[in-house]
Amino acid sequence: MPPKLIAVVGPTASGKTALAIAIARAFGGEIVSADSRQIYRGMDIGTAKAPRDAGGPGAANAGAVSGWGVPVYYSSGIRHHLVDIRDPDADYSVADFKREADAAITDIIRRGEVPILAGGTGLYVKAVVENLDLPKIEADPEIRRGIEADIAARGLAAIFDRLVALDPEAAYIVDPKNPRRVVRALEVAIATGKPFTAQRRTGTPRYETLKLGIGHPPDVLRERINRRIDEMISDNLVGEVRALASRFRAADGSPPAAFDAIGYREIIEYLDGRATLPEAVAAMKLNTWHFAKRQMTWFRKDAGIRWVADAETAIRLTAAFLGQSPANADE
RNA sequence: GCGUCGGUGGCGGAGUGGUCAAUCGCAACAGACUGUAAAUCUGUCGCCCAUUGGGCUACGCAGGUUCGAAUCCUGCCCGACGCA
Repeated sequence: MPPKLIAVVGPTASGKTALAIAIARAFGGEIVSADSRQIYRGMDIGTAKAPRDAGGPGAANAGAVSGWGVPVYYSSGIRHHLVDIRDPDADYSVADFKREADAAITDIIRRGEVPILAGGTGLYVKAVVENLDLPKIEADPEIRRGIEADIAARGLAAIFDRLVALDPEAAYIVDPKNPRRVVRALEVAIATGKPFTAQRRTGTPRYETLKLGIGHPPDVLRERINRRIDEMISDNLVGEVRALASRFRAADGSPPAAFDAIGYREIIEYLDGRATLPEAVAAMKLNTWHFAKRQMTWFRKDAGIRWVADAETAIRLTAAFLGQSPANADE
């Protein structure tokens, strides 16, 4: 019988962190963040690491250190894994995430706690919950540069044809118009000498998972998003971005990939004088809304998600799933 | 008051006699997603039926020229700028 895992998903600003903390308190759990940007140290305000509805900024205590000298992230008294684990100039990928998340979950279970995977990065959640067997080849900058140069010279369609020649099945698996996907598929095919499509498989799930989704009516979600962004600004997101940008910009002035995140992009525009602050804030709100809709598209297709509107329902479902009644969570 | 330029689909903005329901961008709506995923990419987008396709109403308003007008002419209304 596989160990049990709780997953809390939903669009940004829906209240995932707060709900995950409530569940962690009620059942003795620890949170594994499935958020592609909260992994980065220093990107705190813009990624809402400690949102106000979960205790607010300052509730986080990133200073604690475990017995092995590894920094441990606590927020609202609950341990969070996979937060603050890289500097913003580090590369990171689903494969890294899956490996580290599985390790964290295993560790939590071994200590008798309930693992709660919480986050809005759909692919990350899927990788863990469905135990995706990702192609083993990591990004190869050399190969990638070559392919990208080819695309620039001969056009994406020609490069897609090249991919299909090596991997016929890719013709209907890989999006021919998405350069990033074509590059990766071709990269894998070239590096391994084997078709990309033969190397992406779904494994047997390692956990029995209860997937909880937080649903809000669109206008409510939009309001939550706008409010959160206003709070980010009053919490001095601009100062955070300014400090990070001066520290992590490459020699050519370009920001690292981690800054390709909502809030950081727009504030950098502002700091560079390409937008006013009100324009940057408006762009943040709109871009976050677009992002939330993309997340909804992702999660909607997952029929296994139990959508809940409030914490009580989530706690009740979790209790039934774990066969364990909740501790008195309202202290 | 005179003059100039301009009024195009939710917005911005092309088009300047036919191939225009009208390039494109934004917004909106839907979707994809296996090592960049807060990333990247796709589709729809006047109205009504339909599978290709067809019908209707449209480019400030009213009239006119023309086989045919968003595109030309006249008048009117509105806006910006210039001169008074």
